[in-house]
Amino acid sequence: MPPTLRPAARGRARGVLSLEAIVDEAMRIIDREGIDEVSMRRIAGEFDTGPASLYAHVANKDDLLAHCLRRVVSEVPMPTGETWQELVRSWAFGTHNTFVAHGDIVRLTFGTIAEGPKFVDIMERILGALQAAHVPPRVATWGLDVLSLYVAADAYEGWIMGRIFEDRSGRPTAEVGQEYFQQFAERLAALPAKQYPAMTPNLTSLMSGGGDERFAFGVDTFIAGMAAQVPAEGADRADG
Amino acid sequence: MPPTLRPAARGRARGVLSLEAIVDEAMRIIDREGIDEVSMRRIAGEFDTGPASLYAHVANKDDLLAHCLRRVVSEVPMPTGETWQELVRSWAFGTHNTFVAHGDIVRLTFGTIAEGPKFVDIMERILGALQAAHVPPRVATWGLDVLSLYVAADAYEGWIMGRIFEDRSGRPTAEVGQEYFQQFAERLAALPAKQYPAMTPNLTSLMSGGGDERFAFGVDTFIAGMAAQVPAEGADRADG
DNA sequence: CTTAGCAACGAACACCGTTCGCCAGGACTC
DNA sequence: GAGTCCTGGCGAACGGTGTTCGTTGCTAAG
Repeated sequence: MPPTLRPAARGRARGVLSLEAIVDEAMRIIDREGIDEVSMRRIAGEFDTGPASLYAHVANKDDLLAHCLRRVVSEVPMPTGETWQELVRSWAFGTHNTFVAHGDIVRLTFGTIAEGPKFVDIMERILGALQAAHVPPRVATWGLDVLSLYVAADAYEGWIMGRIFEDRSGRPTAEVGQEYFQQFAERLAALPAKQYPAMTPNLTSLMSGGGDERFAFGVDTFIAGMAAQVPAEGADRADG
Repeated sequence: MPPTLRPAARGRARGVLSLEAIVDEAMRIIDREGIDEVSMRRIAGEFDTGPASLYAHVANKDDLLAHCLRRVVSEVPMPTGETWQELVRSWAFGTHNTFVAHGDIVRLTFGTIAEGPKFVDIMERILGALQAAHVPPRVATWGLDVLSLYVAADAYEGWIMGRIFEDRSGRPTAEVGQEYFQQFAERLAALPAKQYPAMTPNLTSLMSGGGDERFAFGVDTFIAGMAAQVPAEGADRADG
């Protein structure tokens, strides 16, 4: 039997093929390089086989990525806090942190309705607090929907920015980022101050702050906007 | 000369090759089918030639798409309104409408810092109004940044949703969308009301409203949050 | 012992973005 | 007028992609 090697000894240098192992490998690539670097051939290569072998465990690439997304979503921690504001804030940060830790997988959340038992539990917890604080149901549900969209957008943008910065060979990411923005600042500073009286004095604040600070600002501002739509205490119902 | 056809008569059935014509064709595909359907071969095919011909006018595919994005960004209208709130709202809607009209090109805005003379003019207009209304510079600049991220995220999500719905063969998009969400509503309604006392009564508002309504809610809520950070009139400076 | 089912997988299909090298024609120089 | 350079056009090819087909070999059930 010269052509066929001993079957049991062939391949699988790095473990046996299974759905979990495939998702593991895909997550490893996503975490370090992003979704676009995931290919069926590359994953299969890690198991010393061809891409066709994966299709016994996964319907197609989208299905594989959906499995990855489900795993990440299940990692989002239960938020903590006393007030509904703290709870919503904690949830936004927890979700943000979870996605930021997993490359650009967050981009798969666009157009996806979150599910899973753990997610439902988290929603129950937050909606309960909002309801108890007399936040109108529409403000509560739509507010969480909007906020989740913002969280995803910021996490995605952050990943793209980070990739641009680290491409500039070596150097600390924050430093390269600062330099990157400086280019835009200079181009804006070159504008005639007479023609742009409002723009130029705002340049410093326009460029100030890191990504995390700006994200916190967005979350807090939106929560403040929700709070502004809560009817004044004791004024909503005359009888009670 | 049997193999070589008359050079002048060959090809170009649909116009002569130029940067503008290539971008036109790419935009046509993006508007109707989305970025992923744009390929160098397909565009070249519309001009009865091969993909290599495009590289005389465009550095690569990313460059081509960047040209498309620039064109769309330049279509964003100057916002109108009396108060800064109206102005910001008008800008958010104008930007949203513009991107929604051009497929999923909005996804290219993530990680991109907007530029162009027209964009700077718009920023000048809005920042001027915010400054005149004593909105703190940080709230003004970061607020617009956050809002633009939300606008992009909502436009992108809307495109993905629309594509899912229209895939369901014929039928009006809105109807299919309602049915799509109904599936989730039913799954949530099946939860034990005892274990999820906050979730179940919120189901109707969770599922209510169309995309435009929810987008308007998000914008208005965020503007309210910005307004909450404006110091009370006459209280910011004792001397003045 | 036979047979059914299934994971494994080599080969191929139809694409993709990009590069190479050649060609034709216009413009400019001598 | 002849020669040279430049540039847009473009056929062919390279190395990649996701997916499918048809076959193999193993294992468990009958």
